[in-house]
Amino acid sequence: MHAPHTPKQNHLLAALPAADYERLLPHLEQTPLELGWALYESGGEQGHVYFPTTSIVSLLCIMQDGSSAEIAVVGNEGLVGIALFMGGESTTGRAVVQSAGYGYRLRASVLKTEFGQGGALQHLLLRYTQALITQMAQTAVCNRRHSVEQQLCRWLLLSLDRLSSIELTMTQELIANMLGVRREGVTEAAGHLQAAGLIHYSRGKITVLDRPKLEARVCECYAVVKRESDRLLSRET
Amino acid sequence: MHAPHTPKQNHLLAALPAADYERLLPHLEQTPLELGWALYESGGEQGHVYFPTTSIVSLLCIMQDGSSAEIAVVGNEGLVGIALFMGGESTTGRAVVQSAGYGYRLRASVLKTEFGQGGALQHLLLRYTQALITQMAQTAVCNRRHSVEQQLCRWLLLSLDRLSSIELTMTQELIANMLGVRREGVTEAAGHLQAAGLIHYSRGKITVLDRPKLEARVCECYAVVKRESDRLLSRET
DNA sequence: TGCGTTCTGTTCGTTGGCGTACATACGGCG
DNA sequence: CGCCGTATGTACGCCAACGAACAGAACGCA
Repeated sequence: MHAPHTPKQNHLLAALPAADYERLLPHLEQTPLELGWALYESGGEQGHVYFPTTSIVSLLCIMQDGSSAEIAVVGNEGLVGIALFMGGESTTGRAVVQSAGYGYRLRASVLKTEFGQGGALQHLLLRYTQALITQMAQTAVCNRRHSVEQQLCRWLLLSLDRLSSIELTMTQELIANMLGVRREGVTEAAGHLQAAGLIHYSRGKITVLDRPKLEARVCECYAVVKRESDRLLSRET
Repeated sequence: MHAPHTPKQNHLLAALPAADYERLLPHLEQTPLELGWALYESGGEQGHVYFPTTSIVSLLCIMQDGSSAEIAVVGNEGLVGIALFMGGESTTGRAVVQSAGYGYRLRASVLKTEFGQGGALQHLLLRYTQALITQMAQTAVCNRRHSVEQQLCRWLLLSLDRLSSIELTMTQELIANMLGVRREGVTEAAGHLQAAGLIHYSRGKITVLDRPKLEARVCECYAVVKRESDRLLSRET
């Protein structure tokens, strides 16, 4: 993994008009995001927002008994910390780095000021937030309706879309935590996929061998999220 | 059920500074919201936003096979149609009247103009949106982790909070649709609650007899949603 | 009063995922 | 090379929820 060269590897930053981008640039601070780091803790104050470039961050919901489930996943298409500009300051839940890499961060005060101007940045962030909402909604139904195997497919594809690689570094144990299922359930589902030649994995490295077949096996949830995300974020401004 | 007398029965409208409220008032149009009405269809254009006063609206996610699950519930504390000001114009999913009553509606263009001014209305709507996000996130975990009975308790309490009554008009069949479970599952869970003296129901009328005990039985999800909702919407502006 | 519809209650076999427990296998490190 | 920790595989019983099918019960209307 090599450091990114430019904030523009983040789609949101790339979509900003030149003027807005220039204004932000001096405040963008490249940061490594290491596996397992919690960018936000439940209820904690958030000093920065993060724009991932080569990393993936999971938004988790933590229960009293310590169990958790992933609500949404954020990569180079988005940003972590929407609560800052939504006005809540903090969120219930936690943001954890799921795949190590880099990102840029921005001080809360800078973001809020810029957001308050109501220009392109505001529109962009609100559209992104709506895409995130769609993802959360679909996660909720998927949790209720679909098998572990289908959810695993969805999760793999969503993660893949956010990296430029076909390989993920992720143990079954961690995937199980994200999906909120047992590790054994993931082992079994992953076993099926490997037997069918869709993926290969060993000790925390998962390689996707046949993405089309994976897409054939996934539940509709993946397509819904992707379509809506494309729709909302492809437009200008 | 009697018609509401004022838009101020909706908490969002009530929280607006006088000046903003006055500006909106001429455009607020009282509407009856009848049971089963779909305020929005999946992907459809949305001409209005709705501020419920004495009604409850469910946001549903519909699957290809026709099955559905509730993502969130909106009553007099909120508004239906956030996609309008978030910039997406449409949402995946459907908004259905779950409990008949009244509300006020506002033309999309008026709302967008006012929202674009960046004043109190904008802040308020964004904070509400964040509360909604919390509700959706919690619904996702609840779907994964909790029993039908716990979810039923949550659903009853959320609905109750949005009405001034202790009685709901709602068949078990409809509740099952909302929760995305079997009707029999609801029958069984409701049977328990009735046997324990927490509720009474017959043919589509549910009366809550012992709310404290209901709160003792519900999963943490209810409290999380309520706390966050109070936190975000109690503040001024 | 009787009939049909809608709502609720019950049953039975099936199953996906859970919790537990333990077995293997890989890879790094001394 | 051999050891140890982490990752993965497998097996067992259990239970909540499912799907389907049907029985009763309450209400509404003629």
